[in-house]
Amino acid sequence: MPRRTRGTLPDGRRVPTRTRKKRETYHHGDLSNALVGAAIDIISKDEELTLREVSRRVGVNHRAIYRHFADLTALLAAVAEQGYRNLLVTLKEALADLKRAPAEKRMEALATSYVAFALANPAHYRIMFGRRLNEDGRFPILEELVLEAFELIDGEILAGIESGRFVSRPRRETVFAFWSLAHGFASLALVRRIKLKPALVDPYVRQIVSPFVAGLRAL
Amino acid sequence: MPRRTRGTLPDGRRVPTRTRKKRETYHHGDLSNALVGAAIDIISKDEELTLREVSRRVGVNHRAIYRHFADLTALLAAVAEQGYRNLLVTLKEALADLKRAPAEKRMEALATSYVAFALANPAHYRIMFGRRLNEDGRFPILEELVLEAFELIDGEILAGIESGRFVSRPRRETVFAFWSLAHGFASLALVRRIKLKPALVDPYVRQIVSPFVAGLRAL
DNA sequence: ACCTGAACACCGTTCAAGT
DNA sequence: ACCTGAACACCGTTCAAGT
Repeated sequence: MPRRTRGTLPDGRRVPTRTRKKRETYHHGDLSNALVGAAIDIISKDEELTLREVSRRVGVNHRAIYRHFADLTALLAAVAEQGYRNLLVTLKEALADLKRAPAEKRMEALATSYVAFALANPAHYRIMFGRRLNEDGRFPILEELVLEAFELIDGEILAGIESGRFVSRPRRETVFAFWSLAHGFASLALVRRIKLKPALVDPYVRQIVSPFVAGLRAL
Repeated sequence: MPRRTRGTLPDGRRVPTRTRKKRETYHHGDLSNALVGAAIDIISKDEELTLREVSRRVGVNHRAIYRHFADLTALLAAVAEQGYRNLLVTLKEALADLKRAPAEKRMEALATSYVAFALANPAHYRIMFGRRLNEDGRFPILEELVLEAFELIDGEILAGIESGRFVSRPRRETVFAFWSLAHGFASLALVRRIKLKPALVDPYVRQIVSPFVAGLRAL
């Protein structure tokens, strides 16, 4: 059997989808976003993220990616960037649901929503925190977004101190302690060092966070 | 210039090391350990760990590895196993230096030595905690060693409760909280989300752990 | 029994063209 | 300007032999 001409069905008709997709991409000039979207789609299905697979999904030659991303790391950085934005939205929503709640409750909500995000987006979370993508300083946006998350946590701790619920402590260390706790729990759960029944994640996280929050109150 | 025959120096003499190494391996039948050792050597220099590079270092054909390890994951599991053993030794030594110290000090020592181990062996630590190597249950030894570490921490917390220094709490959750804190801090430091001056790591870790330990004391 | 060589199906990336 | 095809230097893994 002779090899089919590219883009042709066995009966001779043209393959429609690929070509149309490609056209669209050219048209709205949104190949960059399409590539990031395809990449996130791939990892959300826990499939292997490669440049070649991304290009296949979008329907372009794998070399076309280099027009928009210098290399694989640059694409991963764009994926991570989107992940940080999503995480920030998640955390802010969790806090918005708890207006006027005491500082302890708000810290708990930060922790539970943080862990829930990681468990709901395991591959995405791993790209965000697994490797150092900004090693050579090419993606300062990543640092900025991480800083924004840092400041979100810091703001809650400061509010707790100002309201008299938390004892004053070195803030930087306290933020990192909280973050270490949430990140450590999330990543241990992701590699199944901690085994969790999905329905019981939130109470478990609250139990985990409680000695820490108790420590913020204590002398 | 014609390509040299394999194993021959420019002046025609035979290359000694490779061949000798190979012979030795055959002799004491220790290829398996030699491979793991070479793998650890590679990652300790932060070079890329591949089956082919490991085989090159040991001086065998890359196919020879499959005689001892089913696949790359099996070799990584052996590397991780050695890592867990080293970590356990480190933690036990830290505790041995603190006989009769109060529970708070011993918890602090566990945390500082844990983080120090991760920072001193970054690539090794990443293999131990980065991916789920035992996904298909082929390497139960990994679970056993992790359990041993769990029980080490658990023993300290129990001792703290029995000595009256810590308030009684659900132990499993408390162990995982402590572990999350240490692991989270270590891995955030490894990806440089937390930036540390090497000399100040221990005091920093103690600051991080202190609200948690305070919480173990508090009601 | 143990090791090897050639081959396969993938990668990311580079070079040199095509339109 | 933007996309492509062929090629390169790597992988891990499989197959079929070699001693």
